[in-house]
Amino acid sequence: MERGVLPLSSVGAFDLQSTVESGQSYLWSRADGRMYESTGPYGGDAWYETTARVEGEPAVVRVRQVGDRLEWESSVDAGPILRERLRLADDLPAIRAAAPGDDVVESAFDAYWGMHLVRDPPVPSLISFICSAQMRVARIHGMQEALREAYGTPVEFDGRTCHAYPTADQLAATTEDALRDLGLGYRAPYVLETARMVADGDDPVTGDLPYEEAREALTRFVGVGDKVADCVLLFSLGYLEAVPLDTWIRTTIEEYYPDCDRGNYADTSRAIRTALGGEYAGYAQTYVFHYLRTGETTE
DNA sequence: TGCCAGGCGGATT
DNA sequence: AATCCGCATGGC
Repeated sequence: MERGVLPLSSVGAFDLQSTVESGQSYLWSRADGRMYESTGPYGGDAWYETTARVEGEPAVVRVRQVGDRLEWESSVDAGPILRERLRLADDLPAIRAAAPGDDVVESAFDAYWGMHLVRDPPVPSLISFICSAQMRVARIHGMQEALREAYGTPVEFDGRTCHAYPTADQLAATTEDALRDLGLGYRAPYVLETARMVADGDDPVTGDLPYEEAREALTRFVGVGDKVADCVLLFSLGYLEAVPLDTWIRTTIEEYYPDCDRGNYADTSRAIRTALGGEYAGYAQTYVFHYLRTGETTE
């Protein structure tokens, strides 16, 4: 077991709970089992766990926030993994400065200041957001736990057995019925077919494609439309301008940005992206999503 | 109960 | 290109 500390003094504001419990990533779990049960800044120094692959070998990474530092435990050096996965290098003040000063955006930044975007590994991100269609956040998370336990490589850590997120090869070897038995419903064939595509060598990483071309390209995977593609671009592939148009943000557009509703995904996307400041529009969107979904009245 | 959830694929027009 | 429809499942 290795242990380490990442001081957050150079990172600035950081809020681990909001970052991993805001519905961006479904690849983390709370060690105390209380995922999504409470909201608000600085989640009581709870431990969170995920798995990462280092040169193909899965490892458990455990982390908690205590004030202005992150403490981690892992079988590998988790520092670089956490810096990447939690986007610790992001400059939140600069990102906020690029956003509009609208009330809803300002309130969202104030409510969850310190929330970072995540950078999930591409294939788990792709699979988990295929599962997200017409599904609540907690259940999407539950599905990923089920997939890990059913198909993921067992990893011994701290006296118990964890399971890595399954690879495309592992998922491609199952059946639609087995996935339905895990509760995936009509998403089961989508997950299976996309896993087969990836296992056969079709790589979801879009390289240096421009944003709109990258979004179009990702929709070649079964179960991936414009919205899921935007989630993968934003939460895994580093396209911070991507604004996933889900039911929540469509409601927000109706209420706060009615001029941005252009009747179709591509044009509405372009308009709301501009309204949210362009380059970092997805950051603002993620704050607004989390704020409206969980925090508007209870914060 | 009926409605909804970070929608998508396929058919029709 | 736009619209309509069917699709699993659990929580409220």
